[in-house]
Amino acid sequence: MVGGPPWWHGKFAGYGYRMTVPRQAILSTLSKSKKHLSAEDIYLSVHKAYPGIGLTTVYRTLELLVRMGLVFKFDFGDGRSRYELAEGPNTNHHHHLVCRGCGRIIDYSELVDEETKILKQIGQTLSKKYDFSIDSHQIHFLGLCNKCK
Amino acid sequence: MVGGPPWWHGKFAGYGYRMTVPRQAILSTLSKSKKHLSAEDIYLSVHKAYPGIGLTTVYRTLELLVRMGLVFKFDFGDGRSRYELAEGPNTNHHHHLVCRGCGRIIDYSELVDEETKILKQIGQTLSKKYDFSIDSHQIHFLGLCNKCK
DNA sequence: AATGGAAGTGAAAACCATTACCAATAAGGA
DNA sequence: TCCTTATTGGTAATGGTTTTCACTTCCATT
Repeated sequence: MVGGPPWWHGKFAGYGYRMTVPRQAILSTLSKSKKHLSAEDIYLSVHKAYPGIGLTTVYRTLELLVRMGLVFKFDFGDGRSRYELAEGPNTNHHHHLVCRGCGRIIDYSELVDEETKILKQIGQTLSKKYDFSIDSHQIHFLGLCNKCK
Repeated sequence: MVGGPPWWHGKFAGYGYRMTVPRQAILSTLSKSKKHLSAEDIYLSVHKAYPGIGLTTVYRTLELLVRMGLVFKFDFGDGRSRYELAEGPNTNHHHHLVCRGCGRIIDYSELVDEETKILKQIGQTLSKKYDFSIDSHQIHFLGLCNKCK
């Protein structure tokens, strides 16, 4: 289920962290989904394969992964956080349209390169001016989807 | 304290809503602050001038104002929502740098026009493609501030 | 192989921002 | 002023997330 040592093993060793079964299982779940999983989603998925893994560990691991930069954490306003793998073979850089009516999230990858080019420039300027080291950015478009307007 | 009928009175009538003392007080507090106030911040401020106003009303009113488009709601990852007046004499369009270490928020207005120009174009494209009506956007740069890196 | 300390884990309880409920109140047109 | 109905405030509930703490696992060192 967890499979052989994937590409992220090195990162853990580098940070001085241990690679454990729960961590592998959580990363595996994240890498297999293209959705924006909540902590509970991940818990249910992981718990099915490894009933011993508890919800607390899921939260703790997600926090660790976010700190390491392996996972992005989002908040779309529905009262729970969402998590996505930051990089890897199955990921593609995208941003989000957030429907304020039903909470639906639409990913888009179109024009993201263009956005990123501009934002990288702006980021550099801001980074110097505010002495702030930027490691990622998020863009949300808010509005109403076809069903809600 | 609340003052004469400000510019937003018309909007309320237009939507068929009543203009009440709590609503005026909350809008007044928001219009006097340039910070990202939490519901509790607003409650404390409003409650000082009008001890009768309850926390529930603050939440309800903020939700209403967000729906009306008068107020923006943000989530910077510290477990509570933040609110800012969307438009008005004292507001200026800006985005945010979010420190993942201490949670500090830095507003920036530099280059926002440039950003907005690009995002407006992209928004139009996405709007058509996904049949999604966009009414605002948010940009967060995530990283570490000078004290945390 | 045994040991010891540190990192990691799970269950349950605590936390705390937000929401639901409901009786009482106030806004605004008739 | 009266009447209808939106609005309000206190309290209790909700539910995602964090804390606590005893226990387990890992791993470098004997």
